[in-house]
Amino acid sequence: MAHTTVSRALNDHPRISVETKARVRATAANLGYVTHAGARLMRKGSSNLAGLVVPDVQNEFYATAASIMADQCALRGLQLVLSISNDDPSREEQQLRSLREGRAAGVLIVPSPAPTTNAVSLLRGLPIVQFLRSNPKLGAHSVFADDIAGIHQATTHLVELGHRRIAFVGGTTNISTGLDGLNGYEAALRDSGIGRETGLIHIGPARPEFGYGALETLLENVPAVTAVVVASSRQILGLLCAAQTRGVSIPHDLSVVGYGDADWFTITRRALTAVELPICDMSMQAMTTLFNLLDGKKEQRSEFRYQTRLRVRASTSVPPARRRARQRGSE
Amino acid sequence: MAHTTVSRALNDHPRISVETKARVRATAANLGYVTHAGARLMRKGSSNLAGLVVPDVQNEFYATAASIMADQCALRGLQLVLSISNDDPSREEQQLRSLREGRAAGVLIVPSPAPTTNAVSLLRGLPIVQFLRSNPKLGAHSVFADDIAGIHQATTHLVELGHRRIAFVGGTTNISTGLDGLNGYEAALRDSGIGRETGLIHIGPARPEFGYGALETLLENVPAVTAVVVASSRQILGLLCAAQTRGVSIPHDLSVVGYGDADWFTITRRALTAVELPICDMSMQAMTTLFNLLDGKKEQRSEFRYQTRLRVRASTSVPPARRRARQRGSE
DNA sequence: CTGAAAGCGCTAACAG
DNA sequence: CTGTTAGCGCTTTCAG
Repeated sequence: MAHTTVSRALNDHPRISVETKARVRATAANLGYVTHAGARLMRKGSSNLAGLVVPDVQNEFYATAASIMADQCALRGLQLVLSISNDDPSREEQQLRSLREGRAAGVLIVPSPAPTTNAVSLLRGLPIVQFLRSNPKLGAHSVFADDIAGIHQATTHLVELGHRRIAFVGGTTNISTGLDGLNGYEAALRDSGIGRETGLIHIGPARPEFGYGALETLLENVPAVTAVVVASSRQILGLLCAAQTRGVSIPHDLSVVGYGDADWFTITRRALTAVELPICDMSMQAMTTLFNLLDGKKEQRSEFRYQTRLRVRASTSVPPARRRARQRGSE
Repeated sequence: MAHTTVSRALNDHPRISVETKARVRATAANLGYVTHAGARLMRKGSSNLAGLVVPDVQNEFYATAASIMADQCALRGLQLVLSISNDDPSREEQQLRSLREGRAAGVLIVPSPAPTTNAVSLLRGLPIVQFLRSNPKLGAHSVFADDIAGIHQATTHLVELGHRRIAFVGGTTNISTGLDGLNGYEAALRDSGIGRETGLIHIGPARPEFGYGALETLLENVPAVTAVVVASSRQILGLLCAAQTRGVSIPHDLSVVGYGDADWFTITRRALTAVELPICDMSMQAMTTLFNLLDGKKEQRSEFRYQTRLRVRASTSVPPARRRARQRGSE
């Protein structure tokens, strides 16, 4: 039997007899034969790989998205290759190169702060959807949340409770989400006629350690602070630890609003008031956009901006000063 | 210039002049040339891919491990391909097949409960390290925690506090960790001379929803229960939500011990008493074992079992009955 | 230091 | 329904 026949049998070619197929398959299984992806790729020119590049799988946000996306890919017969960039541009470039080398069909990416020029050109001509963060250099299609409005919402919530000295802890501003968050915060203060004050803004990497340090610095430099907006679920984890260590009672001494909705938000000491993102919808939309790109369908829209929703739980309340005033008032 | 020269230049072949290399590289970059991984693989016969197959990236345990492993691979010039099996044997088989098709250099796997026979044969002859769970059919090398001892520790801690009606919530017993956990729990009760009681054991998928339901059922069927050992960090999340919803106060009404150490364990309403696993060490060891296998070094040991450590925090205390007795005693 | 030629394993086009 | 042939893009001899 010619190797061609074998190939056809294995690929379920219509013009191969059922019994030949059966025989070939049995033998293949017996021999432990496995198709050579390299050879197939070389022949076909394109693969069924889709790449997903995220900064950090420990962030529940990306983990959830990855989970959903992997399921969707599986449904479509694509193999999702998950890469962790650590927000390191050179690693990101490396991952993208390797995706291109493997002739990936398309890429979903949460871009790092400053993609290398190589990374940019690597992406050229490839179906690509940016997720959560977006960088115009990388391509037109993106799915993200309205972070400006989201953080604005969070900040305004605190203002309405009576807070005037509201701190902001968030990601670096060379990432779109970081910048948008900061802008949303500043806009909200401006809209409420609250003047700027130094020492209230802490910008750094989306890691628990940074959140921890941020609260410590804050308490030291601006002890009068009564509330804080934390734009990253990783940072808030550290910040809450710090609060616990320092004996800062939430929301009694300090109101806290989070961003995103890690599933542990509800079972913290005081369930966290947070701005929720429709992560499920967003992930699905990202996949739909990518699939449409793969199918060559013209997307009418190239940007999908999702609105967030403030979920008030137990980590926010009126500030201490006002609370005292109220108590006096009620006496 | 011949394509051979180009290839050599790109691969930094020693017998190519420096200037030719420079020229070739410049042109390649200009043209946006990317090596064809398929062709290279076909020629070389082996790739620099390493596979990591985990059930669920939303589990912080696997997420942390994946993070560490990806870093280690990057250091060694390997590309880690992360696959999510969802504990679904057919998906697992699919992932393994695709890894073999890509001629992956080796595989790290948290095996599903019941790997298919195909999956087993797919793995034959491939350097493979089992992580956390282990199944003798899949291979000899494994890195895991002493789950029996770990859960034994957790259970004994509760017994020592005076609990007698201790429930167990854990993963299914067709997975080694699930079975070991249950065994550890039962052994601890036996060792303490505590008789078995029906309705205390809840076995199911490692998902928050299962933990949520487990507590509800438990409270309904065995209202006298005073403590619970939860063997999965995903399940405990749901269980804590249920406790909150049902107004069960921890540890006043119910003592809870967790397993693993998700980083949010310390900031729950009452910081969780939990059995910690040396996940960092374990991940590193798994990589070392895999690398040794890749280097053809004979491993002296093929199983690495790590000891756990009970970290007592605030979610456990003496049971209500005893507490009343003490209070009476001190009056 | 550079070039020519062969072949990795597969699939698609073209015969039979 | 099955076989023959060619060529995908690369690396590796072997010759210059």
